[in-house]
Amino acid sequence: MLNHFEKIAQLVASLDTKTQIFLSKIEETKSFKKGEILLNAGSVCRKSFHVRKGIMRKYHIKNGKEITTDFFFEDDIALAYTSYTFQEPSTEFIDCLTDVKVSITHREQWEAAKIKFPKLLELDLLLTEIHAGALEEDLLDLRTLTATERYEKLLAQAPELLLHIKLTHIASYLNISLETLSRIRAKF
Amino acid sequence: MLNHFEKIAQLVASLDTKTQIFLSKIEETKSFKKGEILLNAGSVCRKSFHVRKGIMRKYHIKNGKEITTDFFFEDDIALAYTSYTFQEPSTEFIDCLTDVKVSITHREQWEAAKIKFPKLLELDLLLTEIHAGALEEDLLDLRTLTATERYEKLLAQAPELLLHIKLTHIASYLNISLETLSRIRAKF
DNA sequence: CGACATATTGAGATCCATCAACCAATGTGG
DNA sequence: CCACATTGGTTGATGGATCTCAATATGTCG
Repeated sequence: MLNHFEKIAQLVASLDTKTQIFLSKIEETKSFKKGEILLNAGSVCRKSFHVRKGIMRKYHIKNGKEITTDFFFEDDIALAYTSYTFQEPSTEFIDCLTDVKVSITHREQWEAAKIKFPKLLELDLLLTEIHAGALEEDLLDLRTLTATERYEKLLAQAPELLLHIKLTHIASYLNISLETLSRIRAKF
Repeated sequence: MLNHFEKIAQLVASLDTKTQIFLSKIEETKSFKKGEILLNAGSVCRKSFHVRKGIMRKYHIKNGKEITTDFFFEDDIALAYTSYTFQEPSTEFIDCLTDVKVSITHREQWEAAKIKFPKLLELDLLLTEIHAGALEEDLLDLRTLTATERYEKLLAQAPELLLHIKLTHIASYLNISLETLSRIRAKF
């Protein structure tokens, strides 16, 4: 059984040269400074950001408080899923936690590419399936695990994340207050 | 802007007759009694159940306790998403809350149909996108709403659900204990 | 009418958020 | 290069939302 990463790699590898060239032509590489906001709540997410270097973050603001919903590292694709897919105003922000370099592809062009190269439709489906699978897991975790267990799971599955991201963001990602997270960590 | 239901309807309507006939040929209609389990945790979900009549439910069992993750009414398609998509052993059960009539399509045949009729690939993508969108919303609700607010939202968005499903299941769906839900309802 | 499933109500315990004070590290302007 | 502001994290005290356990009530159906 292939894991998800391998499945994507396999599908990407199976794209013919024409497709790959086309894709590289419609993307544009840009750099941003730490702290810059690449998507604001209220505006429609019309681009995907393929992270080449650095770390980005996606978050809501609810009652003046930030709720981090995702981190994006090298090779991840950052976008506000619902807004991008249904072209609705985003309820989320995307910003840079470090200086970043990203390859930007406009949704229109990606949609056009999908029609021209049907293999990309399969890729799109696969990526969406994996996204949905991850969401289901997150949802179950939130329903069944305690704050401590959620932290332990993150620690086990993505220890590198804890090295690069400040506790404030990790706490909000885990749906725990900063103080509680600090106490959880204190007891190792 | 079309809502999700309209988008699906539109896409389905755009399928040509051949495709529709093919689809109807690979599905098989069956009836089940209230209480029957159509998918057990541990087995791989190889079929989708298009509900024609009745109500079905999807749930986990965690520490001996049921956690309801979805209800399926007329016209809904019931399946254990992750298991179905990645053909892994399911962590979820699907059972019948009433006597039901369902149209069953085997995943293999659906996959074959997608290859034969590329329009179905688009339909599959659309359904997956909508599923992912719903999961993102659920996740945010769970993170930001109180028990009372989650109940109120359900009441506003799916009042009919409350008429047909017992509180025990609704409580577990909302991630609230039965007792707390009962108290929430007591204060109208 | 019993008998079993389902829902309500009460009392206490628990997890975790909030508020506030404090600390450590880093940066900055004079 | 010092004084102090800023940022990020820790620690303590308290309270609230919600769970758990247990008793009681209200079905519902053979």
